Amino acid sequence: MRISTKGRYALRLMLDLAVNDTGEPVSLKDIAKRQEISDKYLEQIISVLNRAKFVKSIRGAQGGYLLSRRPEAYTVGMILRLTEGSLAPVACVEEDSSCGRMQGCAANMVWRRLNDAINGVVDEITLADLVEFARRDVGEYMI
Amino acid sequence: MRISTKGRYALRLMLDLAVNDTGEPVSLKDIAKRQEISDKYLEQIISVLNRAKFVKSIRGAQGGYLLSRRPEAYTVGMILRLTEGSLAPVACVEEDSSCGRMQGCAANMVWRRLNDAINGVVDEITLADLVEFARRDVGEYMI
DNA sequence: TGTATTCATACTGTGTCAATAGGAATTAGC
DNA sequence: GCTAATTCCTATTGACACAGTATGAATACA
Repeated sequence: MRISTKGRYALRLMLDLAVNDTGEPVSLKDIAKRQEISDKYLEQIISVLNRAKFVKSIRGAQGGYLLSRRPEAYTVGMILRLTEGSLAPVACVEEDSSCGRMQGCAANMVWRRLNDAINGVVDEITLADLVEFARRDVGEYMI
Repeated sequence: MRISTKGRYALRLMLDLAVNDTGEPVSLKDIAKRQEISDKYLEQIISVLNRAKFVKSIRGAQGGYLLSRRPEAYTVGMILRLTEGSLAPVACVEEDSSCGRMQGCAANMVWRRLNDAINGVVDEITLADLVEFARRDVGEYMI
């Protein structure tokens, strides 16, 4: 029941971009250094964010990445679902599921409530909330 | 971010024992048949529940298993944590964790809230709740 | 032109998941 | 006591995902 490094790193990456936004592109190497994450691995992760247009990229020397929208426009849920896939605790509470036992499954109640609780958290927190939290309670340079 | 079959089956197994409790031991073969789960796999799962004294076993012919406490005494969280291990979405929100970045990690706030939300659900629902739900809303014979 | 950067793809070692397999130990019923 | 039904114990397996690493091509600033 773990969020994988892919989702966690994606969130830190997006947060790093939000915090270090000066209008100039931020290179992946810088992010990797700040976040202490393998830059080669980050490359794969940001390529997902890039294809989904969560970030925009600028190629060549002095290139890098920028958020393509304002931080308020990203929820944690959007970022995690994109990189992790579904956050549903079991397959049978996903939209397009069809479990034969569903009608008669009391355990299903647990999974639905768990699913709602998880979504309730990740869909309520935006990147802007995290930026504010980082600035106020944590200090600008630690993410 | 999935609950594995081990935890899911364990919950269904315990619920089956609760619903089919007549005072007589229930054989694993019967549970496996009702739940449509491999009996050999269920064996491994129930051995965990047995070692933790969540169930008591009666060996030999006509043997089987019984809940060792009343259904109200088991929360879903107890059962899942025993079989799944920790339910924490990331290692750094576990009791005995020591992440160097913790002090300065805004993302950590997400994981803590997620952790609280998950625990809030699984620690509030007991086996007795599920039995009642099954009897009332689902029908006695479907679990 | 050289250097810094993104982009694309392939590869790999490790571990977990979800069982399956085989047999030993125990006990009720005949 | 014998047989059948059951729990108990341990090993093995195939598939897959995770968490990277590696290599090189394409692009663009200076």
